Amino acid sequence: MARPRKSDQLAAMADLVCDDRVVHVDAVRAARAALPEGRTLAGLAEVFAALGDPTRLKIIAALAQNEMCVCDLAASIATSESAVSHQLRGLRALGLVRGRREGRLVYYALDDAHVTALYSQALDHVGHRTTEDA
Amino acid sequence: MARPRKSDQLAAMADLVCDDRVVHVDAVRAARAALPEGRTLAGLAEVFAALGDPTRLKIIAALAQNEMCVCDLAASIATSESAVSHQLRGLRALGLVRGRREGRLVYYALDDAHVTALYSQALDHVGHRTTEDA
DNA sequence: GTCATATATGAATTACTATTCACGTATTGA
DNA sequence: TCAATACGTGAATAGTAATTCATATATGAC
Repeated sequence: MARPRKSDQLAAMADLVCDDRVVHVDAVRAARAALPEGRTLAGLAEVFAALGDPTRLKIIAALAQNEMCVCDLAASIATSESAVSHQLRGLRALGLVRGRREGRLVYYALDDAHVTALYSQALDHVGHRTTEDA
Repeated sequence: MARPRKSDQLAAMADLVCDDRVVHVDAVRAARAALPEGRTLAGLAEVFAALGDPTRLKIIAALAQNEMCVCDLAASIATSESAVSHQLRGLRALGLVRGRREGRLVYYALDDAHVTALYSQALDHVGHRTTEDA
């Protein structure tokens, strides 16, 4: 398991922890250099994961049209208000959505321009594929 | 539970199944009209979910630099080859990645330009936030 | 053919996550 | 103050999903 094969070439790289069975040293070095920092990567994954759920994606799609209160949002996407509220909490925590209270209603809106951009860009491309292979 | 409040105004809409407690009828109608079709929405969510996992995100980031064999990929992102192989299967199934065998090695590469675009766009924006509030 | 390497895969375990249900809080109006 | 409405939230359940371990397959060296 602690077999030193090409680790001599990698010895100079302090950040290359896993020297196990590397075939192309330069490719590995380049890949590791291109990996985003921990926090950045985690943030990226969180945003993508937030968009990676149908319910949340519907919420985003709905809010891309109008700001909406929770009960209308729930009706729009055919989901319980409780489930919507739970998801809104997550989206709020990520800064993707913001809520504004007006009397008894709380109006939610997208709070992040680049999420809209990501969404419409993805929609564009997936739209192509769906149209093509339908 | 079967309270008819504004359902008279909604009666004409065959696609509005959930007529439960709707406050803003027009907003709900617009939101529902903007919701992508089932397959499209599922496809969108799948792609986003694929990018929503740190391990897969690292794979994408690495492959955005070079095509790589599995063991180098595993070394690059400090994950077991088995785990990488499992994830590659999913990415392959989604058409995000393609593999090319050369002898004993299988070189993987990104197979979807728009995933690269999504990734770099998100990286761009998350990079901003990380730089700002560091 | 045998052996070693590189990758794939199945099963099991573990962890996470989305929804539901029940209840709590906040605001409005009588 | 009391009732009703809109939303938030904690606990529990159920479904999913990521990793590990063991093993299978495939290619090349000998």
